[in-house]
Amino acid sequence: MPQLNGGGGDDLGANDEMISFKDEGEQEEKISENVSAERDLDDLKSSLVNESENNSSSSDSEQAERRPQPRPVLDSYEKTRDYFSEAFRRQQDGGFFKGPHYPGYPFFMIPDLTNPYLSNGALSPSARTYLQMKWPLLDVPGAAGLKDSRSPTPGHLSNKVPVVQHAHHVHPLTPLITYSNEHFSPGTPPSHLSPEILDPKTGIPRTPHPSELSPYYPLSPGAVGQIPHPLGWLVPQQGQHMYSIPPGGFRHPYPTLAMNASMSSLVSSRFSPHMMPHHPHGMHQTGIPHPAIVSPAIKQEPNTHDHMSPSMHSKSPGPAKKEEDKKPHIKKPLNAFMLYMKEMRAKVVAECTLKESAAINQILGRRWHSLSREEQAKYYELARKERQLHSQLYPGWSARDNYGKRKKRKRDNKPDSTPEGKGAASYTWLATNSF
DNA sequence: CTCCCTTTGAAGGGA
DNA sequence: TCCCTTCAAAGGGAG
Repeated sequence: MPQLNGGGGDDLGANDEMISFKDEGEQEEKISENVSAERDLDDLKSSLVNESENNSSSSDSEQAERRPQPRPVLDSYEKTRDYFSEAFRRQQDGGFFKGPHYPGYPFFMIPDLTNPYLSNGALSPSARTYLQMKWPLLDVPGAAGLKDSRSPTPGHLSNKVPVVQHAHHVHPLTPLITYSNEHFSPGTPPSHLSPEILDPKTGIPRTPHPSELSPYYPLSPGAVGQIPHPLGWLVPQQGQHMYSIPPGGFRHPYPTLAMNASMSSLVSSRFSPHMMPHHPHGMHQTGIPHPAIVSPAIKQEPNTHDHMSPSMHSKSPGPAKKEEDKKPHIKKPLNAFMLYMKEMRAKVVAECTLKESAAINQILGRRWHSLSREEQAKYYELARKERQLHSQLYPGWSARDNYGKRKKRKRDNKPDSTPEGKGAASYTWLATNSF
């Protein structure tokens, strides 16, 4: 990842990400120059898929801010800072995501009709393959000519199915609420921008189910407990924790920390029951574990193989194994995209009627790229704070600690990879055979 | 039951 | 410094 310390400092700690983001946009522009006629059809079709994915929308001004032109980094950072400061201010006012104060924070998006980046509808080849398999009626064209995962599209797809968004409101799902204390206040998307969700199977627009409504709405803490929470390690809804919580109860794994104000704010909203006297869910008051901690006994990671380090995986019973059992598994902090996925997954699932995470993640990946800088910056900031908090909670922890604790995964996206891998063939066959 | 798939980003290690 | 690998989440699919 290109490093460009362009003066952003570590205010957001996302310089590099932003840079990479910009590069992608430039790449898009380049590719868009080679747009072929056949791609019109391709895009038209893929736009159908997008309609089901892109629930979205945004104001014209917001659209204008979308990635077409790399903007000064500082500019976006300042805007982002404004977001956070505003979010924090409103949070202090006692409001949780109060109103649509942030038109620039639409998590619902439609393809930008003028922007080569957003307009492309960009289905990655594998996504096309998979989506085509999943939704044959969409007739997702092949990825011919697509080198980039985001195929360019002429910015004239005004023939897209009109995206009509219902005015919707508070969604029970309020992801990232765990970060609400000082992070962002997403605001409510303009009411006229509610997407008319396209049934991915039939291609027929359908009225959004209540569960498909935007999760980015004000939500009082008391309401949190009533609904599932995608980011809800804080919300003890069945299995919905940012990190797994031992079912048998909660230990108090946190070392005593000296935290600055910002950290304590974050921690108070997430980790410290002592600082959270009003937890609405009757969470065990004696200790909420850091979500990154997973008891080995109930570790959700399949761990039956001997990929663990010798110290962590001993076949001979004994003190070593006991130690291992006692040693909590500290997970990696989530990165920006993971946070985004956690937040958006439920919505995408609802819209697409898909549940396969592989497919959902492909969609989310595309949406991630379609986010504006400001929108992504929020997640980068969250991730940065997450890492910061993580490092404070576990000073000695290293990502290396978790190496080998998970089944080794082959990571070859090589085009010549044989379609041996079960679903791999399904996901990538077309992509690998299209060029 | 276990692993794979898929996504992006962070981090570690080797060259 | 660059490149590669692993892991983080998620849940259906497949063996």
